[in-house]
Amino acid sequence: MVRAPCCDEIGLKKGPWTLEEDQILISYIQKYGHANWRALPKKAGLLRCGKSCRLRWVNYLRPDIKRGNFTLEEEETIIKLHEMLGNRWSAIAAKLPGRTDNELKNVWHTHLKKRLKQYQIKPVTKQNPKSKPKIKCESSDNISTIQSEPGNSSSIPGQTPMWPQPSSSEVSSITDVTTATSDREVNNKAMKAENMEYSWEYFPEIDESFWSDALSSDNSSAPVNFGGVSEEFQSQVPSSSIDHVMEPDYGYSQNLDDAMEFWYNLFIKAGGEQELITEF
DNA sequence: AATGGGGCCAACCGCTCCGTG
DNA sequence: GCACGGAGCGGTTGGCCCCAT
Repeated sequence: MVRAPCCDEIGLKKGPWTLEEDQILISYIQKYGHANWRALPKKAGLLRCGKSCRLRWVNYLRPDIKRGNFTLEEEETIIKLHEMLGNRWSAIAAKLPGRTDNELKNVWHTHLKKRLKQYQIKPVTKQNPKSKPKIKCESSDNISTIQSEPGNSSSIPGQTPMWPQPSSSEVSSITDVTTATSDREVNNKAMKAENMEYSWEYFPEIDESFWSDALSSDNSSAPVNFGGVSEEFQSQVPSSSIDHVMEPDYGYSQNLDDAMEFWYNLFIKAGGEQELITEF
């Protein structure tokens, strides 16, 4: 069976919504809800496809939409969540009440990506000149060089690994596509295998515990930890590996730029860099 | 005043996911 | 287990606006 056309249906309108259309959509949804987007435009008397109506409602007309510029805290939250979740904008939007996935996507592409790029290019200025040279991780060549060192089981030669490396059987069970029972599982396993190939030591999935919860603090007199990593995480990082990137207390800076630079460098150094850097 | 370039954002497109029969 | 269709998601784009020249 051929899928029914959506916006290609003859007579359906495309492009910007008029005030009148908005009002029709709002009043219809207020009365009857939006259980069936496909049927909605016909019932409401709109010459739009259901998809277009849904998009208009979700991204613009919903009463709980927050308007106006993003606050610093919101931007930091977006960056933080993007580190954890990637381009899963709907999941990120779910953590930011009143903001839509579309809006987050836009602000990411127009502001935040550039800002992160700037931090990646910017040289580390707080480096201790007496410390070990900073590991370069800007290219996969450097990573493969480190990985290929015989007997090297740590992310930084001569240092204790931050996380235990999985056994070969564990790796195999995660990545062996021949054991997959569906296409989806094949894809998932292939993606995991690809990610492992890029990481120094199978960098574990980042969860909330990585980050400090100071972002949610409403004590304005206390030092604000913009995007700082949690103490739990910091305790896992050998102090020497922090020192030669930046002093640890920059994770608790009131200066947004310094704090961002701190955790971003730390995250890169810990092996979480590949996806971000190749994205730019 | 004209124009061209860049930023921004609403909306579209195409794909995947998921519920249902 | 499979096919189908609606909903949802992420990537992309068209067009408006602003600013510099």
